[in-house]
Amino acid sequence: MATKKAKPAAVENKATERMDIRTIARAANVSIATVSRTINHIPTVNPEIAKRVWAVIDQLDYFPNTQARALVSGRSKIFGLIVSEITNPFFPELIQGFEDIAVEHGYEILVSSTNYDPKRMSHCIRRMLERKVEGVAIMTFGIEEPLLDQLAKRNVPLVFIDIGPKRPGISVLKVDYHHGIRQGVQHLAALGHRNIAFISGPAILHSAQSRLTAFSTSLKECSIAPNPAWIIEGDHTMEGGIAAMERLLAANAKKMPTAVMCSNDMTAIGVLHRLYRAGLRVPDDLSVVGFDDIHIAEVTIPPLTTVQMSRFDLARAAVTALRAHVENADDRAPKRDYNIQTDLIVRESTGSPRAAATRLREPRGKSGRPDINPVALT
Amino acid sequence: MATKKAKPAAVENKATERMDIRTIARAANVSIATVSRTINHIPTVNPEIAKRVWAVIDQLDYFPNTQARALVSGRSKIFGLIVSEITNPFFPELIQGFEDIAVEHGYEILVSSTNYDPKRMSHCIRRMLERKVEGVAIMTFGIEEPLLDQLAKRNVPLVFIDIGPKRPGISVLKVDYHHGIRQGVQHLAALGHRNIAFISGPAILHSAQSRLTAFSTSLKECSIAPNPAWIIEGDHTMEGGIAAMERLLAANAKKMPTAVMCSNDMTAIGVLHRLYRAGLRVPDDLSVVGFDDIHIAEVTIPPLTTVQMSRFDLARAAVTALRAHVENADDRAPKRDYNIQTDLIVRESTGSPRAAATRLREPRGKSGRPDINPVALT
DNA sequence: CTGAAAGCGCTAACAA
DNA sequence: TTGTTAGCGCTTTCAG
Repeated sequence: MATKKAKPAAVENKATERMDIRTIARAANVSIATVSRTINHIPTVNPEIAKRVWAVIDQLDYFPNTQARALVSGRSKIFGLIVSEITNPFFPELIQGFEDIAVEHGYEILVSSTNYDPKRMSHCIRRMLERKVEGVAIMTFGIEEPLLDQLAKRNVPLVFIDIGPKRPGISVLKVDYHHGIRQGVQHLAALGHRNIAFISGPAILHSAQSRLTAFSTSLKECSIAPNPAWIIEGDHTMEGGIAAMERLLAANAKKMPTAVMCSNDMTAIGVLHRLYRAGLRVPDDLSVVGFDDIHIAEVTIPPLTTVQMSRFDLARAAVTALRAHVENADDRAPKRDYNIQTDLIVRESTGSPRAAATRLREPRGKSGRPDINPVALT
Repeated sequence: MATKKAKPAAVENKATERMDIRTIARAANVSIATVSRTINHIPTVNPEIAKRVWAVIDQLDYFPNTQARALVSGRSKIFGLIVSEITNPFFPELIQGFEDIAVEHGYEILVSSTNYDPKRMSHCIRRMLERKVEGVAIMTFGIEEPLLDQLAKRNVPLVFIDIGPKRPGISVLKVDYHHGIRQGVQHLAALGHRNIAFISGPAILHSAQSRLTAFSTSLKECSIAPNPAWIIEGDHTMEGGIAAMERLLAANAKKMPTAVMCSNDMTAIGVLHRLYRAGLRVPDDLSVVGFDDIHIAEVTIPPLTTVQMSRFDLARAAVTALRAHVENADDRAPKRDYNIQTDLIVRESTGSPRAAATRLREPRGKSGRPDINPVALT
C-alpha cells in the first residue's frame, strides 16, 4: 500500500501520520463524506455504519479540525466578549457565566478588555473580526458609535447593555436599575435617612447615567429633596471611590449626608476604605450602599448592603440573544430586548443615622482618631 | 467586465461582493501570490508593487481570513491559558497581562478556568486542542499528570508554574516563594512575634505546599519552633479563610498565635473578616500577612501586608516561554526554567504583638463586643 | 521578482 | 443511503 510514506529512516514510532477525516474514512471503510455526516449527526446515515465510524473515531481519538470546518462552513462557532475591565471583579463573574453557557452550546469565546480606552476597543473589534466571530457581546456599559460601524458593516450580531443602535442583528439587555436602586433608597429612608449622597460612575457611561437617574427619581418618590453637593462623580474604581469620598468629606464639613449610595461595589469599597482612614464608622456615622453585589461584598468590613445585578442572568441573556441571531433562519427578526432584574441585598453597611449628623466636625485629615467599631449585626 | 454578478435585482449597494485576497489581487493588478507575499512582508516583493497592493488593501479595508491562513500554514496563532479560578482576582490580573503580551506578538488567546474540577480541566484541554492552540500556559498551580497526556501526545508546548514534567516543549516558571515568605516571617519576627500561624492552600496544590514549606523553613531560620496546631489547611478562597480562622480560634482558646500568614490574599481577606466578626483587632490582637498582592489588598481594612508575586512577570515569562518553543527552529531546545521573584509589601495589617496574647479569653462566637479601631498608621 | 497551481481538512452539493 | 467532487481563502512550492 502506502507509497506515500517517503521519509525512510524516520523512526517516528506512531504519532507521525496525520489524523484527519481521511484516516478515519479509510479505517472505517467508508467515504469521508460519510464520516463527516456521522460526526455532524446527519440522520440519513445508516446506524450500523455510524456505529462503526464512531468506534474508529473513539479508538483513534480523532476530532475534527475546527479551522477547516469554519473555513468551509463559514461558521467559526466563536463569540466575542468585550468587557471594560477584567480586573473589576464584576466582569470575571460575568465572563465565567458567559463561557459556561457558550461552551455548552458549542461556542468558543474570545474575551478582551478595553480598559475604557477607545484605541483598545478598536483593536479588540479588529481582532474579533479577524477571527471571524459570529457575534459579539459588548459588556462595557457604553460604547462609541463610530467604532460600531466596523462591526455593523460586516453584519456581526451584537448584544449591548442598556442601549444600542436600532438595527437588525442587535439586541439589548435592559437592566432595570430603577427597581434595585429604589429599594435601596427606600431602605435608607425607612432607616431614617433624609440626607443621602450618590457617587456616580463616569459620566460618559450610559449605565452610570441610568443609575444616577434612578437614584434621583427614587429620592423624589420618597419626597426627599436632592442636594447637588451630594452628587459626586466617581469612575467605578476603588481609587475613584476613595477620591470621591474625599471630595464629599471636604466639601461638606458643615452638613454631611448620613448615607452614601455608590454606582458600583468597587466604588463602595473605596468609600469604606476612605471612611476607615477618616476614623468614621460604618454604618453609625455613615451608611453605605453599593451596586453589583460582587462576591467580596459579602466580606467587606462591614459587609456591604448592595444592589444585586445577576452576572449569570446577564451572561445567559447575552448568549441567548447572540444565538438567536446566528441560528435563526435569517428571516424573522429575533427578540431585541431582554430584561435584567436588580434587587437589594441588605447586609451591615446600612443602619439608622443615630447621632451621626451632629458629631461630625472636622471630617478632613487622614489621622482620624481611634474609634468604636460597629457592633456586628448578625 | 464582471460577468460574475449574477443576481440581478439585488440592490445590495456594496457590501455584498466578498472581500478576499482575490479581490485585492484583481484591484491591484497582481496575482494573489503577490498579495500574500506583500501581506506577509516577504522581502522579495518589488517595493513599488507592494505599495500599490497596500494602497488597495487600505482602501478596501481588507484583512486576511485567519481561519484559512491557519489551515494552510498550520499556525493558528492562538495560545491557550488555563487558570484555576477566574473569580479569584489574582487571575484576571494575570490574564490581562497575558492577553496584552500575546496580542502584541500577534497571538489570540483562549482563556478557560477549571475551578479545580478535573472534569472541567479535561474539557478545557480538549477545547484547546480542537482550536489548534500552538501552546498552553497552565496557571492552575497544579495539574493531574494524566490530563497532560492529551497535550503531550500532540506535542503542544506547555508552560507550568512551579513544577512540570521534564519533557521537551515544556517550560516551568519557578516562583521563588521562599524569598518573599522569609521576608514576611522576618518582618513578623522583627516586630516581636514568636507565635505565628499559617493558613495553607489546598494540600493537593503543589504551589500551596511550596508556600507552606517556605514558611516552615523561614520559621526555623528565625529559630522559632513551629506549632502544628497553628498550621491550618485552607483552600485559597475567602470562605476557606473564614473557616480556617474559625478553626484556629476554636482550637487555640488557651494560647493563640499573635500573627497569621496566609497562603494567598483571598484567604487573608476571609481571615480579616472573621476577626472582625470575633471583635478582634488587626494588627493589635493579631497580625495578618497575605500572599499575591492582589489589587484590593491595598484597601482592605486594614490594608494588607502581603507578599507580592508579579502577575505581569508571570504573564510575560509564560508568553516568552511559549513563543520560544513555537518560533524557534525546531532544533535547539529553548530554556526550560524561568524565575519569578516574590517580595514583601508592608502595609498595616502587621504590627507588634502588644498585650494581645494575654487578653484573649473567649475568642469564639460571632457576637464580638464593640471594640477599639486600630489607629490609621499613615 | 512574479504567477500558476497544488493543496491545508473539511462540508455540501450533486450523482449514483 | 453513500460516494465523488468542488471549493472555503490562503500559503507555498515551482516555473517562468
